[in-house]
Amino acid sequence: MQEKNYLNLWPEPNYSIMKNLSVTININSDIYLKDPSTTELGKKILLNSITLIDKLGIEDFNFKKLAQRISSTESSVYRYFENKHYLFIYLINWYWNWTSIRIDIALQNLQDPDEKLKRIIKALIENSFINMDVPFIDEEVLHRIIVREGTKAYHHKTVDTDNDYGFFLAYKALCKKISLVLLEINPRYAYPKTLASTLLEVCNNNIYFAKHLPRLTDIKYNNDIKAMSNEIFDMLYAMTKANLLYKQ
Amino acid sequence: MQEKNYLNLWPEPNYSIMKNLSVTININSDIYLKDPSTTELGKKILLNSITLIDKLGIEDFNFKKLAQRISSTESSVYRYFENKHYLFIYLINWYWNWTSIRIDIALQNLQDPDEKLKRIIKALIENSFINMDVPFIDEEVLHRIIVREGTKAYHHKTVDTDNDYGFFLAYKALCKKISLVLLEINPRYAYPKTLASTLLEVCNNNIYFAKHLPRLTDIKYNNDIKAMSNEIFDMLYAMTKANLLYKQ
DNA sequence: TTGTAATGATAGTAATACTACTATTAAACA
DNA sequence: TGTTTAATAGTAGTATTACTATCATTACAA
Repeated sequence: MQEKNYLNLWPEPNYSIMKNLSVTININSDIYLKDPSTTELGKKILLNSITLIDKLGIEDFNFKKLAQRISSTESSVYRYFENKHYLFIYLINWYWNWTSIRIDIALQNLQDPDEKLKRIIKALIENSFINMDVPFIDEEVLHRIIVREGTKAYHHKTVDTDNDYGFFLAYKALCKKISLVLLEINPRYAYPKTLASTLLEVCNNNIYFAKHLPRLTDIKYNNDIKAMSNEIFDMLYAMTKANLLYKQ
Repeated sequence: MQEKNYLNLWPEPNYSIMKNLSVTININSDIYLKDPSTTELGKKILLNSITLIDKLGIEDFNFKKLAQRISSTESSVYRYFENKHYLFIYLINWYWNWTSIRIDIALQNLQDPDEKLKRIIKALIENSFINMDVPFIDEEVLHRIIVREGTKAYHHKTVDTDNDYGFFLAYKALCKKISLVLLEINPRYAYPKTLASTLLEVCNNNIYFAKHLPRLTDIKYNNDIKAMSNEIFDMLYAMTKANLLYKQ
């Protein structure tokens, strides 16, 4: 049985870097018709689509219900996004961009690749680990959506055209960033990209499984998020190191 | 760089066991209204829903299009399945059940757990490795659907009620089966369930990524399925063994 | 011969996913 | 101050989806 190693792992990150931080999260302009982050209605659309998708799931979410909730009209919402798939893609991209920036902050002035890996994993699990308050996005609720339905962004028939439009650049960039840290730990590792994407997916999957399909994971669901995070951290860290350092 | 080890790995499995094999794949009767495997129309529904979902994706697939394709009517299709979600769940369950049975066959009379693991991975990657011709299911096309959209079966808002109905029992049973083999290799391994579910997901993900999102995987897409299978096999085997044998 | 299971045919409804066009307001600019 | 323009609201309408209901037809089984 592998021993727990999360205790005292986390020197508080240097929050001062982010005190007056106003990072703008840049979203591929092909995704929207009108930039929602620039207007009042646009921000209401983002904020309320998140809470409504969280409540209904994307299948049952639609622009009519959204418009009703924000006391606007369908046609107004359609001025921002061609349809709900594009809105969903926007939210996904926002999330992965945001995660990427949080990782950048968490890794600042760090040399030790192993410490970098630890902080990356921590950032993937916990929203509170380096947070930046963006007024028109509820990161915690968005995270729940990503965990539950994020992979649907690319698991469909039109993935190739979406990919041509650059809709997955944020995810791929994040994956690249992680894989470079993995290669710092072992430059001769054969599967850095697969391990990076696996890390991202296994992280979300096991959070989801712990709550909904517990027989698919060894993580025990716990209302105390902190305790569950520690468990998931240990698992992901062990998994990553095992792959990187394994000699046949 | 890890060396390739797939050469001469595969003693031909004992196909004689399956020569006159008539395995019936049992599907939870809560999934359908009328058992489609018992009637002509039912079999047409299964066969053609697979090819049509493959062609359109589940989003654009519907019962009207299916009915047209089989020269039947919507109302007739609705007599078998409450809606397309249930039909999809049926196909998913069929697939995981079928995979489970193929693994059972592949592991017959085997003692060596390492050899068992190899055959499991092989069975997950390749449909042709132990095939059983079921006349009303095109396993290869179904496999493509599972790779592309399989995880959508449980990534939605109503996962808990679906789970209560037992819609994921086949997947969980398969996961359990694999995790027991993993524990044979290392009885003290801490995360057998997570590793089993990860194996299943990473396998499908990397087949999918190789074709559609190559920057998320180290597997090179290859029209020669055999060559790609070998690459994926090596990767999954290395990944599994690394996790099972890693000492902190 | 009668009953019943399986399917087909037709019709209808509520919701979804849009598109189009017009009206109103408010700020910006000349 | 008057005029433009951007942003939004309001209304209406269409095609498709996702069903439900009812009745007719066939076919085989008791």
